Amino acid sequence: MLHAHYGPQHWWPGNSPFEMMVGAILTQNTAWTNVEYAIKNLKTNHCLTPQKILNVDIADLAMWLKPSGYFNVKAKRLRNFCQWLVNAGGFDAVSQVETNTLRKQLLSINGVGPETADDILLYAFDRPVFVIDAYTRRLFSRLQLLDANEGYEHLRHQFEKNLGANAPLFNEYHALIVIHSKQSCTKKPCCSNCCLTSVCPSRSL
DNA sequence: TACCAGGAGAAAA
DNA sequence: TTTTCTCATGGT
Repeated sequence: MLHAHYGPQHWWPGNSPFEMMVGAILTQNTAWTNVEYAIKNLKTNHCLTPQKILNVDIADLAMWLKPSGYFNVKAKRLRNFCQWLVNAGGFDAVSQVETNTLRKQLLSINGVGPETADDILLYAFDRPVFVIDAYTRRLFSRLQLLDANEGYEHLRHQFEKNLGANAPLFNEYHALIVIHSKQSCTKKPCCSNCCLTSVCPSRSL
């Protein structure tokens, strides 16, 4: 239904796998529009590579990340991630690592939690891992298809079990949830159970 | 002016 | 082990 309404999204917003990974870290608890300003600053300062992020002064890095909020925290997290990527041999080497092993490695990085790790796995490494974010919880909770308080891993396994291991499908599915939620966020629920979608009997898109 | 937005880690209970 | 607190900017 969402695909028919919005069309294919071909996500994630980013021109390279590394830019996608940087975006996944910077978007933590932050609106994407603010992340775009920070990524633009990195590009303007020719700093959108792991090596340059590791070599630049941390104060400068934090200053460039300022628009994305939590800039001091995110500067450290981005550095931690880049250090891991370089130590692991770079993107091509990491691409060869089996999905579950790679997920564990990502989760071992200070500053990379389940959602950020799964964003990176799905969108940068094209792995069949479903991303459970605030939009997913909100939408499916309103549809009464899940309990928003359920643990991250439980929800992820539920989606993966029901959809099958299909990275392109997960990519499109999550992108549509996000694009729909962003467009719906300006709408007020029509009732206490409103899901803000056309499946809600009281609403039409 | 107040609230919200694609988390995660540390500290406290 | 679980809950609470902290990090922070830009848009509405």
